[in-house]
Amino acid sequence: MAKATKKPTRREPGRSKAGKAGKRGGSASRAGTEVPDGPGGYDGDDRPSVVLAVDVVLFAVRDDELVVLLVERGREPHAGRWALPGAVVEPEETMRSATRRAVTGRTGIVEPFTRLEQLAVFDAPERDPRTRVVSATFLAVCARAVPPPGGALASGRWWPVGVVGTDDGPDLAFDHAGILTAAVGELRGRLERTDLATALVEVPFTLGDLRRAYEAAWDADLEPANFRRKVLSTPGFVEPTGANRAVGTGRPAELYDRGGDAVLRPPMLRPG
Amino acid sequence: MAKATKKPTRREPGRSKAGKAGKRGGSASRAGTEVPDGPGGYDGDDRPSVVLAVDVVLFAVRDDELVVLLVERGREPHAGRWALPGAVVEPEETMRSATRRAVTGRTGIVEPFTRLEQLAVFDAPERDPRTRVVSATFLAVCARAVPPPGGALASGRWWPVGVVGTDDGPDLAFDHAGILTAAVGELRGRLERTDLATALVEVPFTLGDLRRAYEAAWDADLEPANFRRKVLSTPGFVEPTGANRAVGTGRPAELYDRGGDAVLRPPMLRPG
DNA sequence: TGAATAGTGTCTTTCAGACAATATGGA
DNA sequence: TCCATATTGTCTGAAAGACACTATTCA
Repeated sequence: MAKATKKPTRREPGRSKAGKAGKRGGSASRAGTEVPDGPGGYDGDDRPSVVLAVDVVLFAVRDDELVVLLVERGREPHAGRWALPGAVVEPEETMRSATRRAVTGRTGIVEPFTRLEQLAVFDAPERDPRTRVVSATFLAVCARAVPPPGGALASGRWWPVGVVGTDDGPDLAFDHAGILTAAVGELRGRLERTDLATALVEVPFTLGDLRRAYEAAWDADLEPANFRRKVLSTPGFVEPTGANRAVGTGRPAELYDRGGDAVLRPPMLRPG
Repeated sequence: MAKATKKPTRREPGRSKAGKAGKRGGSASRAGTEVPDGPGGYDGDDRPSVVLAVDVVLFAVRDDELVVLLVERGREPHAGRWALPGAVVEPEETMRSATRRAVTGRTGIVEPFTRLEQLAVFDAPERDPRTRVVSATFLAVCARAVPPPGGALASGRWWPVGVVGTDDGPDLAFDHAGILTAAVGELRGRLERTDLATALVEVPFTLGDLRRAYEAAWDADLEPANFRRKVLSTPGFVEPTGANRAVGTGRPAELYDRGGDAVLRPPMLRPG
């Protein structure tokens, strides 16, 4: 907070003119060392540069297993293989809108996810054999793997994450195996340090429900007593409802709602 | 690993035909509930959908202060304001290539950063008043704030992060204030759990150098003894060289190189 | 009553925070 | 010698891991 000068007003003489020269001269006019300005260096040419798509990695827990929603491809390339739900981002819409369309259009699920977070952008030039497609990927989580993506629109299916890459698992299209691997890693990491897990369970939930969601996603066992201590000592993680729920045998468990937007500091460490 | 069925081969009868109908009929043919397939749902129309740009948030430490590289805009909109270095992603290049061009083209720095990581995508429709520009942002780090982005191409400047948003700081163009805020938060978080800090110092470095980088980025004081213990107990964080360096007064310090790709588990917690 | 699950208490271990003590150079 | 920085050692407190114990329900 010391050596900042007061609002410089230098205007790089002679450069704004050079920047305009050659505009709308085609793709070559934008490349090279001349860096255009604007958000992301946009220089006023309104011709789009690439196809931007979104791919959604939608996770859920079903039967104490982490599952991911995939759709079977009906067309080449990679016909018969399984892909992440995706959609092209139209010029007028947001990426978020495109993600909703990608999932709902395939499965008919009205409320497709309880949480949606950015993951990473995949831009390898040859990832689609037809043309350049850059994919912004999203990590999504929903509390119910049912209703399964069935009905008339059914081309989607929940796959256990554990079988992907094995003989019992789906063949993934394009670079989606890499995207899924990255997504699983990010999911596991964000469970360590955020309250993302509350989006994996239906409200109201018990601490046992929440713990089993962690165990499914991490493929590890957690000590119920220590888990409880960590969750309840984190402000804003869960909100007690005061009610109880008895399910089958055993002592009825206290019920909780999702808290605010909690950050776990220090994080809940994954065993191993 | 249990209930996976063996390689289903269902082919969604009747849908591949519907999917082809109306193709190349313009933007409307891609929107709606019909979800195209391919990476990101690309449907074979080779017309780009948006302008994709990259913006680079390049950090360094100078005089024990965290600084960020900004460039002054010479043209409307936002002429005279400061912006992150950015560039449009051309159809044939990767985002990484575009980031290098964005920084080098403005400053002439040959090796502009020692590390480049994805940050987030900003896609608010009105973020650029001229047209739809979607920006993939990158968190970059370099070990030397010098050579300053000077010389004939100078339109860039290192600004202390602490003065941004104050009367002594720059006016930021577009939504770059929000991007910078997100970048600072991510930088601070990644310093907690990765070895990113080693990219902020020149090799070889002392543990004092590394600690001062943390202190600048976190705007906090760290206990040298505890810092040393944490760094040296993390496999792959730093690599001893065996050499020493005497600088000014005080006992000469041991010199280290950057280690592999370390993960801090549990993380080094930021004070406060 | 016994099985099953929820919740409490407590001992131990690990690790970070604080800080004293020692090491080693330059002024 | 004095000062500044690096490095080592040690004490303490917070929090996680392990696990025994109690609580409450249903079969």
